[in-house]
Amino acid sequence: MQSSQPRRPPIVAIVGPTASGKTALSLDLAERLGGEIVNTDAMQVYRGMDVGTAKLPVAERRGIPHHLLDTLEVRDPATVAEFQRWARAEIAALRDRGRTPVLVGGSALYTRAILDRFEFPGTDPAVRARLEGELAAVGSPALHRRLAEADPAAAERIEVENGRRVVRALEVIEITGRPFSASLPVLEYVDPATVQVGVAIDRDVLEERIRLRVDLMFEQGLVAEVERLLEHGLAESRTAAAAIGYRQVMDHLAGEIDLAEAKERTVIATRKFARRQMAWWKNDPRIHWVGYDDPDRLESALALVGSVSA
RNA sequence: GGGCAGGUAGCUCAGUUGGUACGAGCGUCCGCCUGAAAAGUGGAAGGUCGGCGGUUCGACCCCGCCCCUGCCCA
Repeated sequence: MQSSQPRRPPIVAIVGPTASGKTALSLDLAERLGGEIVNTDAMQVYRGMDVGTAKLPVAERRGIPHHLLDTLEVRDPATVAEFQRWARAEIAALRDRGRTPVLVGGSALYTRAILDRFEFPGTDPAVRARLEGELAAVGSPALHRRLAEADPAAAERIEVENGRRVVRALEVIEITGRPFSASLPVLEYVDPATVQVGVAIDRDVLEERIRLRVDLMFEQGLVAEVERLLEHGLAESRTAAAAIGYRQVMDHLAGEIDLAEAKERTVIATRKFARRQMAWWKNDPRIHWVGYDDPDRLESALALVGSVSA
């Protein structure tokens, strides 16, 4: 399948909840399109976080290059804005070489930030630190009241108890001198030659697969992986330490819960995560859904890609 | 066989000197989401208060019997 005309390849993104089978489809697509994989998962960027993030082992990558995996150490903080820059640069580089970027990952915000017209207003560590200190000292409602004066519209849309968002809104207002847009940007691709393929799966099937996957992770040594990462500062990290599975295992290693409980909580947390993911995709009418077990899903996806690149 | 403690939302547990269960956390369902996003956060639905009988104008709360669970004694 070689296209003779040197046209710029489209951008392909596979979305869908954890454990729905995105990975397999992405490999098939990359093979057929002459593409390479670009990770869009917020936790798979961490080196050493492998079994708990269901990172595809190198041996199973069919020789297809994978990008944006293992780019951070566990103690490094991760941010959407930074990831957006990396991913866009990677995508541009691939397309310049005539390779089709196939994005795969479960982080909805990351994917949107990459694909859509989506700009982050910047940040200031000092301001942020100060506001977070205030949040801890005064509480979210107090800061929210301040936000209501500075930016009524933002305060209107941000919940009083959501300290995280209140702080960020105040930070943006302070460093830019402008109001904080508390709502998501309109759905608009940066490049029209973009296709999103969603893997659809029934809720009950998904829950069963999640349970099996979590069981497998523990069998494959998730606990040992966490112990190893703790030596590299996992506990001190703000982002990596919050990863599902890792958090629960750390609680177990700290003696707070037994192993069975850690596993059960991991299953529950993963299930909730899947629901939150679906809430994002559901609101994006541009996604073309294919059934997780549809034998024609690859052909369907290829047809979709063909329709935008043609 | 006897004694003690307990049986209240799917789970763990609050609660009322008898007057319509104010329940809470977790889970579940629905939603929000611009630099922590596998994060953060809002809302909703769930209970004939173990069973039967009695006392009472009225019982989940009082009395009796029974069933179940845990602990102790024999």
